[in-house]
Amino acid sequence: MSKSDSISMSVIRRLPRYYRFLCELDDRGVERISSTELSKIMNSTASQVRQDLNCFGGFGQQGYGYTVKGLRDEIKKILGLDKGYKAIMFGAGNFGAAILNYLDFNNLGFELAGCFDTDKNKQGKQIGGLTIMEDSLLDSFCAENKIEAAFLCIPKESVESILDKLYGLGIKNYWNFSHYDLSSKYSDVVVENVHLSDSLMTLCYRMNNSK
Amino acid sequence: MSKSDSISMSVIRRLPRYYRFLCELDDRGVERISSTELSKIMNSTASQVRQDLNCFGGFGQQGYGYTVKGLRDEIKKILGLDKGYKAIMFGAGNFGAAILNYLDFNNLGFELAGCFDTDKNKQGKQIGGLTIMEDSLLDSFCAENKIEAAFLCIPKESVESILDKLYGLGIKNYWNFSHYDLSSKYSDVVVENVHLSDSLMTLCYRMNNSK
DNA sequence: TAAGGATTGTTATATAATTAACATAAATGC
DNA sequence: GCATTTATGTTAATTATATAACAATCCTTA
Repeated sequence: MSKSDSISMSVIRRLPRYYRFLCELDDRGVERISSTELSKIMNSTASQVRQDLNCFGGFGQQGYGYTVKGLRDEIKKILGLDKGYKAIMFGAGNFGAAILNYLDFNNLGFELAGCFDTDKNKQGKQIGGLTIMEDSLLDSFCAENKIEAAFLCIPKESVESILDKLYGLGIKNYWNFSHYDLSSKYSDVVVENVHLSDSLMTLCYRMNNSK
Repeated sequence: MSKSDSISMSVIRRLPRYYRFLCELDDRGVERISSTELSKIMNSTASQVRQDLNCFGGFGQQGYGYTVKGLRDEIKKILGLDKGYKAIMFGAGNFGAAILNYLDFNNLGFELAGCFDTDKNKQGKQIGGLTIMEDSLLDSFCAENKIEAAFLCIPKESVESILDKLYGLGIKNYWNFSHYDLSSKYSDVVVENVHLSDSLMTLCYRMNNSK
């Protein structure tokens, strides 16, 4: 499917942005776009746009450019956004609940099938259309629903034990908001980390060193 | 203060992680560490650790390594975490409220001084020790409190008008959770973006292309 | 349908980032 | 207090990433 087997993370991390901008262009009724125009939106160069896209195939046409719809659909397929990977949320505190309400998982490649929390006070409550379940149901639920990914919105201290459980159930893909380093424990997992505090400290640095 | 004026973003983005791990080491009572040991924790190389640190100064000692406390404090200073930059949160929906409860801003370089929302139903309510204010108070509040940064947790559609207002009040540093590209409108702003959906799409790609 | 213009895909070049090498200096142990 | 070990700071080499150049190709239009 892909031209090469080793796409760099630099390229991969740009794909969602291409996708988002192409969706916007399509919404605005734009039908075709050149690498130069796209590079302006992306804040990069026409060269980079063409290099990026050509990692996956020749989606454009000389003398014309790219069709917005066509390119958007190709990138959607490359990202796998149509796969609807079944996922669970673990941790329904402030943060987990907010994310659950905030994001449209179905358009981001996932189907959020269930939500768990160890806190007895939260169990049974509803968030984002899901009932928070107690963790004793984890095994059966994951097996029955063929869960492939977990979103971890739990405090650092509880990550290790929960990871052990989830990994034992065969879940190897994680969206991780804690500061626990999942991949150091299990090397064959796919982990996408979101470290908000790192991001904020980076802002602090940049303020501290600007002008 | 720094050895060079142009530290690459690659280096800068690693600083918060160094800082976090050094804090942990100190908590565990570890007093000294070598670049090799630190590189294992950081999942990088000893070379990179030494290169990174030497962007800012020679903090180590040959034959000994680095003192954990000392290095931690140096990085804290480099990041500016002791500055307590005054900031406001704009948007107190699910997401803004969660972040407000979730993070300890004082240890991340900021002092969260106020919280605003255009939604009349939210105004007056308390979150994370702050009273949500109506946006008519924005001007006077920012001026009186010398606000230097804003955290934007608002939907994309409302970003532009709010950005105009905040920029007009002299605020040039933003932690941005929306998909609006702030820097394309005002080139002299410092923007740190957090795009959760991009992160999730990246996870999707990696699941789609692993093994 | 033929000529000119536009824009790609791809190869070559330049820049940036990471890793390796090593000389130097401090700590440790005998 | 001397030899050995350790581990830094720094320079060199390598690898990765981004940009530039350009020939090939397709669109446009007259």
